[in-house]
Amino acid sequence: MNEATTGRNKPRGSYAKTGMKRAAILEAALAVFAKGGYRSGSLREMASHVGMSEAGLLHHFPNKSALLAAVLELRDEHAMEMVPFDSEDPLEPIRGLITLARYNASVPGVVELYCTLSAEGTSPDHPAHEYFVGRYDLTVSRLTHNFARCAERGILRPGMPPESAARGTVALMDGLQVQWLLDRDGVDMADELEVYLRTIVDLDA
Amino acid sequence: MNEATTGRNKPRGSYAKTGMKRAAILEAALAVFAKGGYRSGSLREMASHVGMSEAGLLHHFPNKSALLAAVLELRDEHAMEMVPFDSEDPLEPIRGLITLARYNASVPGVVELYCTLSAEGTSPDHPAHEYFVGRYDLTVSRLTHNFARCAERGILRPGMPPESAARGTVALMDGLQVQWLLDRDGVDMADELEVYLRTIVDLDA
DNA sequence: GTCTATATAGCGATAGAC
DNA sequence: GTCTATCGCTATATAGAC
Repeated sequence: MNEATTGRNKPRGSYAKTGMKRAAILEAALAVFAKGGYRSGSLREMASHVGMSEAGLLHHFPNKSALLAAVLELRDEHAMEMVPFDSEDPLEPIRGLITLARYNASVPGVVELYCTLSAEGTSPDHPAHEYFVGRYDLTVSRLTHNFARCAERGILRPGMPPESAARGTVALMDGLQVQWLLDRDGVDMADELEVYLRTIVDLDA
Repeated sequence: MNEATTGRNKPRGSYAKTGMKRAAILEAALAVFAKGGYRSGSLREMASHVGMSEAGLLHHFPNKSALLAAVLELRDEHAMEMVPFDSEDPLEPIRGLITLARYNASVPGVVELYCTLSAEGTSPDHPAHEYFVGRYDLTVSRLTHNFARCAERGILRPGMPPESAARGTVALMDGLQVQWLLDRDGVDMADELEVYLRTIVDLDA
C-alpha cells in the first residue's frame, strides 16, 4: 500500500499505515465503549487492546469524546445502508429494518454500544447528547413519512397514526435490544420486530 | 416520633430519625444514579446532596452497590402496586401498565434511573446485572401468562403469540422511555403504549 | 508517530477521633 | 452517628524525549 491506495496525496509518510491504525483504534474503542458506556470505557483499555500507549492513541484523536463521535458516525453510516429510505416502495425500508435487526444480532458489541450510549446520552451534558437527539428526530421523521406513504396505499392498519407507528417501531427495536443483551438465546430481535410490523402494516403487499 | 412509630422496639436511640436519614439518602442516591448511571454517580455527590460526608453516608449502607440495590428494590415495590397481576380480570394489569406509564412521566428521575441502569446492567459484571436479568424474566413471564389468559377469552389478537405480546409490551415501554427522555414534550409514553396495546388486545372487553 | 513521565483530578473505602 | 484525614487506585490529558 502507498498514498495512492488511500485516495489521498500528501508529501510524506505512509497514510495507509496511519489509516489502518485509526481503523484499529476505532474498532477497539467500539468494543470498550460498548462494554461499559462512555464514562466507564477507558482510553487505557483501548490502548492496550490495540497495542499502544494512551498518549500514542491520543495522537490520532484529540480527546476521548472526539473518539466517541468518530465511532458513532462510522457505525451509523454502515447501518443506514441497510435501510433504503429513498426507495420508491415504502415497504423496502421497513423490510430493511428487519434485515438490520437480524444483522445486529451478529454484532453484539454494536448493540451494546447503542444501547448503553443512547441511555447515557439522554443526559443533556453527555458528549453524545446532541447526536442522539438529532438521530432520533431524523429517524422518527423519516419513518413517519414512510408509514404515511403506506397509509396512502392502504397497507397501514386503519386508525394507526403514522407517527405512532414510527415511534413504536423505534421503541420496539431499542427495547428488544435490552432484552436480547440480557438473554441472547431467549430473544430473537428480528422475529419479534417482524411480528410487530405485521400487526400494523401489510408486509406482503 | 418514637420507637413505636417505626414499628420496632429497640432499647436505644431514635430509629425514626435514622429511618428518615436513610430515606433521604435513598432519595439522593436515586437522583444521582439517575443522572449518570451507576459508575458515574458518585457517593460524594449524594453526600453533599443530603448534607453529609461520604463516611457518614456509608454508615447507613455498607458500600455503593448495596445502596444501588436498595434504591432499585424500593422503586420496584412502588411500581408493582400499580400493576395488579393477581387480579381476576387479565385486562386490569394491562390497564395498570398504562397507569404506570402515565405516572412515570411525573417522575423523570425514576425513568432516567431505570433507563440508564437497565442499559448498563446488561453488562455481566455490573452490580445490578442479576437484578435486571431476574426482573425482566419475571416481568415477561407474568405478562406472557396474562396475555395467554386474554387469548383464552378471545380478546387477544388472533395469531399473536402471548410471549411476543409480552416482550413487545416491555420493549415498547423501555424504548419509549428513551425517546421521552430525549424529547419530553414530543412523546407521550402512556398514549403511545395504549395505541400499541389496542392493536393487540381488546382493551374495552 | 510513539513512547515515558507526569500533572491534575476524582473515585470508593477505611481508621480513628469525637 | 457523624466527622476529618487519608490511603490506594484509576482516570484524562499534556510535555518532551526519541
